[in-house]
Amino acid sequence: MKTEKKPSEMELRILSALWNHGAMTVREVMNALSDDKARAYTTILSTMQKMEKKGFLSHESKGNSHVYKAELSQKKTLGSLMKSLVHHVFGGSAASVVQTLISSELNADELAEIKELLDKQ
Amino acid sequence: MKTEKKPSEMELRILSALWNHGAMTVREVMNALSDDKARAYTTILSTMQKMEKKGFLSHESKGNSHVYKAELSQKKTLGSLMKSLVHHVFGGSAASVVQTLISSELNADELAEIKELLDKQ
DNA sequence: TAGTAGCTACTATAAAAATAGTAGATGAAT
DNA sequence: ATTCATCTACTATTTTTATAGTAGCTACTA
Repeated sequence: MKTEKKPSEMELRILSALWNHGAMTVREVMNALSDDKARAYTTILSTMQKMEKKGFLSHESKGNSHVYKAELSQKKTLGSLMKSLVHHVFGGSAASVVQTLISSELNADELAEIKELLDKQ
Repeated sequence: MKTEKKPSEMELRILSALWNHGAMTVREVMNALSDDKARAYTTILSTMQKMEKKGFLSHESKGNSHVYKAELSQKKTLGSLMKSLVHHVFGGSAASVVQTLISSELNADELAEIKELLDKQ
């Protein structure tokens, strides 16, 4: 069994972009990133190359560029992220994560959407 | 305005312990941490001393030991943590955070608790 | 065909995070 | 009073993260 290293913040962002848009080139990922700050193209490139070494990504060539895709499952990865967060940071209470979301993050639509989610359970 | 640095993973765990238990000594924090792995006493000590330099913690003496308390607001800190997570990792959707919680984390009681939370909104 | 734009590979470097040893102070206990 | 446990201060060290430059390839373009 592999050691199941967990992605860093930037790595998560990149994975997230790939999960949401599907396979992309480095340039596309760079543009897809919610840009809180400017980063050099080679910064993203290096990061993604390291991620590939860790097995987080894989690529195939298309023309002279590489198209990367995520090798980690979104569900599993975000699942363990949340699990760790709940346990180590939110005192074991998933409800308090939701509470935090409610008080810092939600508009009426989102609230309704979440209620629906829960009713389906 | 201060630069509002964000706590690292370990720092969040320590803050979380202090928020939940109130002010504690280094030893107490060390014992309070959900121990996924063993860490030397001085590891926690150094981390907390650095946190104090950053303004995350403060202490006062009690006997010959220091009692630390969190200087960051739990609500604000966890609020921005979740906000950043939602935006950068969950594609802007708080609902998908909840979805992830539901599918990876929740038992019936928690589910009920969350429903109640939402109904109160 | 010479130039340019865009891409990867390779190599650095700086900064932050995580970890922990050692020395020296203090107070309790024999 | 000497020993022992415990604490902080100070100092490293290692690892990881984030960042980006440079060189060299390829393909289009004037």
